[in-house]
Amino acid sequence: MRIVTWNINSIRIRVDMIREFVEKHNPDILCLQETKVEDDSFPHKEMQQMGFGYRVVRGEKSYNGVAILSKIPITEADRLVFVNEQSRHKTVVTESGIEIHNFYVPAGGDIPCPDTNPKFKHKLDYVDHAAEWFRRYRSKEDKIILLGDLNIAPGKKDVWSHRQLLDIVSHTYMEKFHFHKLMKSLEFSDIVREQSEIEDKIFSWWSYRNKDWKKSNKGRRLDHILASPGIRNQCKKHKIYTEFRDYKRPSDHAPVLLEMSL
DNA sequence: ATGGTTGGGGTCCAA
Repeated sequence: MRIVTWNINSIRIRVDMIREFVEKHNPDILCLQETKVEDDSFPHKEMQQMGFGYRVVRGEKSYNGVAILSKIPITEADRLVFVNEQSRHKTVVTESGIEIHNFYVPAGGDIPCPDTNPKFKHKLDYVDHAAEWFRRYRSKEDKIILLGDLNIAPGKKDVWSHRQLLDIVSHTYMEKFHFHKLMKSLEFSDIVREQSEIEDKIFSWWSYRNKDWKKSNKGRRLDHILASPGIRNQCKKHKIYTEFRDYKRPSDHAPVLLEMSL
C-alpha cells in the first residue's frame, strides 16, 4: 500500500499536477492539505477519474482544507476526529484496519511568542491537544499512521541552518517540545528520519521567496509520516518527490510517500 | 536587518 501526504496549496489550480503524480507514482491513498476549497466546489469528478473512489474532504473558503482520497475501500470516516475546527483534521480507517490521521497544523504566524501572537498560541495548543488526545483515547497497539503538514521541523537536520532558524516559527524550542510530546503520546516512529542517515539534511518544503529554490536549498522538513508501534513493522520505505517542487506553478511542498505491507 | 513569492479573493491576508 502506497500512502502519500502533500500540502497542495490550492487543489483547484493543481489538478493537472496531481494527475501527473498519480499516473507516475500510483498512490493508493493521497492525503492533501491546504486544498483551499469549499466542499461543494471540490473537484470530485477529476479525483474520481484518477481512481479515487473514496473521498473524505473538508474545506473552507480561501484557507486551510484537508482531504483523504483513496483507491482502496474506506470503512469509516471521521469517527476518530478529535477536533475539527478550521478544516485541519480528517481520519479514515481502511478495510485492512489501518487508521489514518491527516493533519494540517496551524502555521503559527511570524512571531514565536504565545502571549503576543494568538496564531502561535493556537499552533502550540493544537499540537498539545492532539498529543493529549492520542495518549488518552488511542493505544500503541492500534495501527495508526499520523501524517500531514505539521508545520514543525523537529531536528537540526530538518532545516537548512539550525542556528539561523532557532527563533523562526517552525523550529523554535517550544514547537519542538510539543512535537516530541506528540511523538511520545503513542511512541510514534518518525519513519522518514529513521530510514535516513542521521546526518542527512531532509526537506519537504522550500519557500516561494527564494529565487532558485534548488540552488539556495533553504528548505525545511515540515511534512511528516509517523507510525504507531502497532504498525511500525509494516512500514517498508519512503520517498520525497522533490521533482514536483519543480513543476510549472508548483506547491511549495513536495509529496512524501510511505510504502507499507498489508 | 530586510525582503523576497504565491494563492485567493477582491485591492489585503495567510503562508
